[in-house]
Amino acid sequence: MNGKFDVVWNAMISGYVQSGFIADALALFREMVSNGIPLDEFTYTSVLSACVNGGLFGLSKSVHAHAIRAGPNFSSYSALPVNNILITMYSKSGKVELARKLFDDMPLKDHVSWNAMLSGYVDAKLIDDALALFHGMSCMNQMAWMVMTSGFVNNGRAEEALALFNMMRGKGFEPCGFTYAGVMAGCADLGSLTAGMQLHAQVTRYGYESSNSAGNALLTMYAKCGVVEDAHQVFVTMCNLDSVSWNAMISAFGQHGYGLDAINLFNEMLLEGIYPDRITFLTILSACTHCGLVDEGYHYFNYMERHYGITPGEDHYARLIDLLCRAGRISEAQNLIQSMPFEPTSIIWEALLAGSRVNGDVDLALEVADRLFKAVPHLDGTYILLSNIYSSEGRYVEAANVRKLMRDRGVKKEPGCSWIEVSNNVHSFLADDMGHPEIDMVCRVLDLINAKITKLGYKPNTKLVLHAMEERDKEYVLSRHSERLAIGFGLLKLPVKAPIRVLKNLRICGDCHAAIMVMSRAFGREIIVRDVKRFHHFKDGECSCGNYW
DNA sequence: GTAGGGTTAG
Repeated sequence: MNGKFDVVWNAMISGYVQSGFIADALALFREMVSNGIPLDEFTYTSVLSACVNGGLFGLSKSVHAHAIRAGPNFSSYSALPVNNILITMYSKSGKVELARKLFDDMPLKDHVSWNAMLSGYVDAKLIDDALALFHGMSCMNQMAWMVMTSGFVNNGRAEEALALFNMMRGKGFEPCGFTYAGVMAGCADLGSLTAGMQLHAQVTRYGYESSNSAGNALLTMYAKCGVVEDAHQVFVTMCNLDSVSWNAMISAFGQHGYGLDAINLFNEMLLEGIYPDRITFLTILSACTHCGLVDEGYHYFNYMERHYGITPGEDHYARLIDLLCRAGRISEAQNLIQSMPFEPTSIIWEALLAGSRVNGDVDLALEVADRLFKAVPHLDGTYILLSNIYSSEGRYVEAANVRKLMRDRGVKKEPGCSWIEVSNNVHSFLADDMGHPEIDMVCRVLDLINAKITKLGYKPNTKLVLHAMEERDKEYVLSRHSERLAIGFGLLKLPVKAPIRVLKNLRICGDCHAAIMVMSRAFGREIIVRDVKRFHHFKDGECSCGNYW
């Protein structure tokens, strides 16, 4: 066996790994071993990479052991790539501290080592450790900035991602398409349309046509900031639509309540010869749910398996159950749960519980809540929903008991928070929150708004207030919900005809929904609310969800 | 010929 020969083996293995043929790569490695072909650092690096890519961490340990036992004596230089992949191996198998130990002990490190360690921290959600490492990096490159910015975004720290992105530009680093994708996802999280549009201008100069990631993220940013038309504009101008682009656009239509557009786009996707995946069906089922298209939902649910061999997962079932419940077809939903090929878990029960609320079915709600209390005792949503169901039936004592149970178990309700962007600043409000510097003015505006919408026929739905208190106090509580504060602020600050875009971390409350419909008529304003589930476009006294959400 | 990355759904 001469030297040239093992080069060919190595090339074959790395070719397999790069094409995703993990098993073939490993088979070839075994053949090399049994034929006595000399193994070098390239062999081990490729094979270890195959194990890590395939999630075969146990095997990667044996390969590593083999390298130590039977491999060549690595110099610190030739050990470098092997150690680099081992950093990734340790972090991907959840052992970041071992990765760090190896990293610290390495006699020689290069930019790959630093970036691998950085990604390790980011994947483990140890963002502060990642940041500390990042600031200590001696060999900073574009990839490190990208990992750090998207790390912030994926851990709910989008503001810091945007700040880091600006710092990156200030230091003269040119962002790649992936980096743009990451920060644009951050703008989408924040609902910061202004920042998103500035990035759009930058990425146009850069040419997002060449990067599907940037284009897809741009599209999603517009959709999540409430401007579905601009999202569609991006969609039609992109040169290479991939399945992510189609999924994103279908999802955008669905979230905004345009179920039929979503379905039409899905059909167009099929005509273009793009293969739908499980996410496509998830988005199309969501689109049906948001519009109450029960028959269509059923159809797609059956269609995905029959025509595309995609077995519906728990998430697909949960969507269909949600859809059936909202349409009042509770018993069908229960039958569907019975027929599932796996045991129902909490997401299935959550869908059924939400459905029993829509239909005011207290007995069912109790039964389902009981299962959820056992399965996920710390999920705040169960307590809130159950308490809501009792309150709306006027059973305040039982509602209070549920909340006591919640307190006793130390479960905290996520506080409602709404935010709005005004002249490039994001202003956030909590319910009944006096923290904002201009809150007095906002409250006076809300009183005026209330007087006006009451004249136009708005009646507060005090059933939606959880606490037992005087009727007038309940009305007051409703009028100070976070979404109302944000809208009041918007009416006060934004130009006269400008649409008001508000974001909320929870679902919009039924009373606020009714109030905002009247507001949109009273002030001739378009009001767009993104809640945790979907968008509501209020215009001329109506909402795009058609009171169905 | 080697090692490190992103976008959709929730």
